[in-house]
Amino acid sequence: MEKQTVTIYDVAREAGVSMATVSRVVNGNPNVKPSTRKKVFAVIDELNYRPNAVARGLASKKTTTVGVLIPDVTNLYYSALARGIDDIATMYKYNIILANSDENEQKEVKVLNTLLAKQVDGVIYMGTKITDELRDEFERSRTPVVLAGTVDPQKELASVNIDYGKALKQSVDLLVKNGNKNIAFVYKSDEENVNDALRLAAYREALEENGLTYNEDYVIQEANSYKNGQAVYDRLANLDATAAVFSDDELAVGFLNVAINNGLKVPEDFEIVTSNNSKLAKLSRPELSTVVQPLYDIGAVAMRLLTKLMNKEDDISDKHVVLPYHIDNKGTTK
Amino acid sequence: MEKQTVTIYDVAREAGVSMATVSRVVNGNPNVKPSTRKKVFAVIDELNYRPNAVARGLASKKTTTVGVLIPDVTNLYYSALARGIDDIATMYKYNIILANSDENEQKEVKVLNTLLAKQVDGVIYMGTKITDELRDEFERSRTPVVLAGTVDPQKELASVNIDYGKALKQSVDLLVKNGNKNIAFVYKSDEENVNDALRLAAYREALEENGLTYNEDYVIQEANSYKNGQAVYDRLANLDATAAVFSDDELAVGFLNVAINNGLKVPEDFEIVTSNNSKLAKLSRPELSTVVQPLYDIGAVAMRLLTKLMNKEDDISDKHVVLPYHIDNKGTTK
DNA sequence: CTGAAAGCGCTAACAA
DNA sequence: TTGTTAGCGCTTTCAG
Repeated sequence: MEKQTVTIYDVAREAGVSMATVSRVVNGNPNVKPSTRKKVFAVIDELNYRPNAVARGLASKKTTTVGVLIPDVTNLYYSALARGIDDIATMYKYNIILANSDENEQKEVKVLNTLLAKQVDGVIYMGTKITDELRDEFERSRTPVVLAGTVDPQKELASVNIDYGKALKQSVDLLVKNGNKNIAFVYKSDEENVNDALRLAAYREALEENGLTYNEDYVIQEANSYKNGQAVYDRLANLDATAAVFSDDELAVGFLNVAINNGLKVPEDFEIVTSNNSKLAKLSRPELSTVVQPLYDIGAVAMRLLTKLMNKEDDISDKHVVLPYHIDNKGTTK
Repeated sequence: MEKQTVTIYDVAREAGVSMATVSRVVNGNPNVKPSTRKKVFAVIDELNYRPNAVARGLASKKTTTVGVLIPDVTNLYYSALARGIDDIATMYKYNIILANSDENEQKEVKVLNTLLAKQVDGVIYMGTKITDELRDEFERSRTPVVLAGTVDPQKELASVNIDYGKALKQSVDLLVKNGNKNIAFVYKSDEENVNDALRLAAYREALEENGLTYNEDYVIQEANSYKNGQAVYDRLANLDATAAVFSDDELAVGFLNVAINNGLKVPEDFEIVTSNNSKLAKLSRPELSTVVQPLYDIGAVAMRLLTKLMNKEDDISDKHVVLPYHIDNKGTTK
């Protein structure tokens, strides 16, 4: 025999009250006489009643779930954000539908559409670039959106970030202060990455402010994979660079390991600053000097901001949150 | 003006057909005349109609979403599984609600209940131990469940794993073959971890089969954190151990780094084998010798198995999948 | 091949 | 404080 699902109606009948009253009890509505509330709870317990969130969602037009677009959960940068998002979501009684997008535009649009079809109350986007198509979808659906760890150049969408450009500039400044003249900038080969575009611009600016000339040979793009450390090393070995700033920790560790294998002394012969302070930065030997981003907080604040948007709170001071960071001078800088 | 949502009814009216027909078209039911199908699609396009999955879920009692319980997304072991899960889920048109449990029993039960309230079609559980309370919930809800990377000692619940005990035994065998007599076993301090219990038993057995005596001083429990590498080192330094098997990569890297800082030569003076082959194993220097688990596949196969269960397919050959593994003799073994 | 109609389980006015 | 009654938007028999 198929197990019969217990509905609000069963509880009402059994408790001798109306559905509405049961609904009130379940939803914590104070307008219920304590004695009937007690009785209802007893029946709920007895029947093992569990409210059907789908039915509730249809009736109330709220699902208490938010969609989260993430490039890749196995990426330590994004998983740290995701953790912050989920914790705050849980705190506010939301669940998250997590979907990997691989930074693929087609996939992002497709996933967003199924999230919207599922009537999520809000969306958190992590990625490299908001395409126009995505932006259009965001606008058409009246669903609140917050970007986490992702900059919107058009300043339209709510977002939580650090000042990536400024952080990179300071990284370069540090390397210049340490006496380096030839400083490379290494980033993922994804040309559409807005954060990296900001970093690249800042890199150039920082060089010029320090009286150094920008040379595009020193700008290196590689696929974001540990393996590519070798490729980066080969490129750098042909230059007379003495330092490099990496936008990606995994790439930085990959390079570091290869460099050391090749007898390069870090930081004596070569200095490195990386940008994300993911777990990897701590695990490498020597420990990577890095921009310390508040990764968990970026996610957490983004989710908090989203709750405000979903609640239509109007005291939202700023939709473009910029969190603080600092540079940690560890083992790969003098 | 609040944007009006377009419903199936609007499409029906506009296309001059009934809701039922629109529903058939949307769901790919073949019993629709091509010409009317075409017309309906045209209207859908024109009106920008998007089926409401919540309503659909209520009517059909299927949500095409599965719940995923994960201890912590930022843990590379679990995030690798999660990635496999999501990819296969996407392939079969499911979405995943991901919830971090921190291996906390209370939280697991609570989360499971909200997942069930949301009418997920299935659940994937990752964790350290199925408590009785959790098992009861699984049974009462008639929702299919698959354990990923988690052993059910009672062999009731469907699961996907490797043979953790056998892998550990082989690790010990390798270390013995390399001449080590005093081999430690280091694992997370969580006493409830079933996988580690299997490993511990196998550790003991392996020693005995190799004619070595088991000594509990060589069994070390530490919280699973990179920082604890120092604590592990201090404990091991007081023993005359020449090798250790770690159940956790992060702990292994932590120890390795501390050991090297203290002038220990690895693998000459001390050999290490770790168990998960997470990204970390590749990034450490020297590279960790490790049991190579097919992490992504464990997740992927678990999700595939779950789809079969949700479909009530009865040709499920085995609910307890055991995937192959091998040991990779890298830089921390001779 | 198509339509009518009865729910799915719950919320939210509106009355009382 | 409680009950009545419409829906929410869709699927799914059952007829035809």
